[in-house]
Amino acid sequence: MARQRVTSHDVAKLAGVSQPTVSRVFAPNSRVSARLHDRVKDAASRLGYRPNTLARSLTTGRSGVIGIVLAGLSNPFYADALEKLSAALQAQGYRTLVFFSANHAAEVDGVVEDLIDHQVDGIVLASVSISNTLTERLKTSDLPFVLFNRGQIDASIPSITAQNTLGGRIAAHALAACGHRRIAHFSGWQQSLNGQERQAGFLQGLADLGLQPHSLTDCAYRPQQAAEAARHVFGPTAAERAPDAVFVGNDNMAFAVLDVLRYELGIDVPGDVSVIGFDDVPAAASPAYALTTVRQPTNRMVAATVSTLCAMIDGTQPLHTHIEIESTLIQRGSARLPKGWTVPLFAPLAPDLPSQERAKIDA
Amino acid sequence: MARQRVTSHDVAKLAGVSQPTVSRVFAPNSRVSARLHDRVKDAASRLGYRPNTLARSLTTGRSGVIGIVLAGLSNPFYADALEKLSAALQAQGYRTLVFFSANHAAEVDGVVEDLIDHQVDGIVLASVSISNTLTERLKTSDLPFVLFNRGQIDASIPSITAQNTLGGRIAAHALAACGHRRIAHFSGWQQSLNGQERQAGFLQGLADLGLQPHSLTDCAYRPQQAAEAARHVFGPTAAERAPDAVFVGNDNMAFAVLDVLRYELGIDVPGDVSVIGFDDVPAAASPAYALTTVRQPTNRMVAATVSTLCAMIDGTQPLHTHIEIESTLIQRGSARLPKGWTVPLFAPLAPDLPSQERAKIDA
DNA sequence: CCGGTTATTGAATACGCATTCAGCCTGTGG
DNA sequence: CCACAGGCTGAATGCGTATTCAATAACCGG
Repeated sequence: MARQRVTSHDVAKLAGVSQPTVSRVFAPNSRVSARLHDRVKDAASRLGYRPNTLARSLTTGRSGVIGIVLAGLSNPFYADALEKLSAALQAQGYRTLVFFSANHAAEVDGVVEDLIDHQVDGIVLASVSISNTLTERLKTSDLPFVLFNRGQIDASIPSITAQNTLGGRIAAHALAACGHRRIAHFSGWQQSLNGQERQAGFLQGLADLGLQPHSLTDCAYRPQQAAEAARHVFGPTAAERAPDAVFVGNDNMAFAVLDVLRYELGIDVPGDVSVIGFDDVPAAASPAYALTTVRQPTNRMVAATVSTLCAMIDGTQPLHTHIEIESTLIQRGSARLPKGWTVPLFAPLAPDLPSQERAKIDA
Repeated sequence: MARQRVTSHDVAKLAGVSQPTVSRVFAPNSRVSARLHDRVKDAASRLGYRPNTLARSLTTGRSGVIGIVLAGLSNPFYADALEKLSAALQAQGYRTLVFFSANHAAEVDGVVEDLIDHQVDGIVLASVSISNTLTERLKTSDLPFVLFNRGQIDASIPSITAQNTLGGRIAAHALAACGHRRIAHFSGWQQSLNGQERQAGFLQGLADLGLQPHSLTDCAYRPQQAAEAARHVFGPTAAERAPDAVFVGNDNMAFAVLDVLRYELGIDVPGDVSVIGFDDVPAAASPAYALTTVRQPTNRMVAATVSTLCAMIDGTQPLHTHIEIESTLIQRGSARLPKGWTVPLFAPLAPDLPSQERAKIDA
């Protein structure tokens, strides 16, 4: 391998200077006389020299790369988020090392260890399981990291999410405003705080209006499970007792539900049944789905994630450990909302459930 | 930064051995007595030692990371491909540094330089512009790289694609078999070989049957442009002269076309018009689209990419420089194919157009 | 024209690990 | 009991760059 043969020494020799001088020419905040600067630059370009990032990282202790770990890209929300995260980090001068990891705590732990071995300057954990031991390790290793779209009970862990609880509450009010009274919830993974909060908000919203949920089904963010739930709850055997509306834990599952409702069961949406999702993925805007949904503002979540992470890397303690970005309802065609209906102003929610309550849910 | 303080020296001191012994314990093919091995392992785990990948890479010259550069993830085909590529590379012991780069040659060049600076062991270029200078640089730098889903005239550059030409030809035959005679093509980017080949195959297929295309529109793989083309070609002003079928350069654009046809123009698909796409993205299987399309087998393309790249890294010259993975037609509901219709056996195509022809197209 | 700053520059060293090489120990056959 | 082969181990060194630190050169006002 004759690759990358030319080093700062070679350039130094050709330019008739010392190696540190070459190093300084390529470092941002170093003063070198204009004469030597030019000579070095000239020699460097003649030799095709480029600094070896690895060697630089070894001495500086900063690698300039951020690790991103996510469960997968089958949910377009994460494809979008990854692209935007990567772009935002690139704009800050960081490169991104991307790992995919199944939602098992053990595997995530291994991946994070691997990331640490690579001396990443920071980590973004996007919606994956995170074990307590890992949390501890991360906290004590003082390696900057932030949870993206993944809440955490421990308030000292920086995380960026949408207003999940509020979003669930909005969905409940919206479906009730359609005139529905038998409202089901195909929830996100109930082992994740996101899923818990959306469901809790949904129940809260129903309770605001003195309603009970028709049913709650944990679909674990898996479209297949959501489709199955739809067949079960709306299928012929359910008939009389079927709900007339459903709030689905995310858009990706909602698409599967719509497919089953419309094309397997012949149910008219929104004529017979209203459906509301969560995320506002690009496909939700397609007239083929026209999904009414609660938007997670990806851009703002990404911006908050990057700025939080950068602040941590720079040693600045982030002002807020947990940031919730505003959730809003996007009205489209899958829920028969009255013309001109708007989300009511809610009395502010208690910022947190009692901690024992939380601990119970978490366990 | 107290992070990653513990080095092999620390472990060596605690275990009462030399630093090289520690290094050997963590190297795969080194002989160390069982006694010292255990003592070192014990000391390492007590200190929480993990080898510094950067330092290791610096001495060995191999970083164990592969760079992947792609244009974006808005086309689910690439989201899927990225996830699978990353998984396959991870299985081979590689990590993935992911870059997004606009389809401008200059930006791609910069990104690749950046990748080289990071001492990546190989590069996967996924469907992005690649300048001639970059090609030369890559070839002379003897850094292993392969083009994924991106053909190249220069046969000495390893690339993995689907059978684009054949796929286009199949699409033409299929639409003709539906009884259509006024068949349009909303093509992929005609500056890319993929787009050129699909179109060339399409024209070839029509020519097989003595047909002429209704029209050819370069939509550059952008759904918005495809939607615009659909409005233009099928819109009210076109009326009489509108086509009765269209082959779209990829699924992502085909979805946009279907949306316009069905929901803007009220055209029945496949009743009035048949549509065939290319890729077989997951959403194509959704009944909301039920898109008949030419499948690019992502799994096989990924496998071929990874094995080619690994062979190059190991110094083995890959057997084939250009690999074309089989394309097949997936029949669904967007084209009214006769029951039981199957793709005819074609006389084998000339493997390549005459080189002048190619050069002309490329220019 | 000189003492004292300040701006540049080069020599030396460190970063953390892998590898070459020489020395050691053990074991074996003669 | 000796010579020798072979397996382990440690001292030394290198990977390519950044960062002290001391030395030199340039520069300023007095």
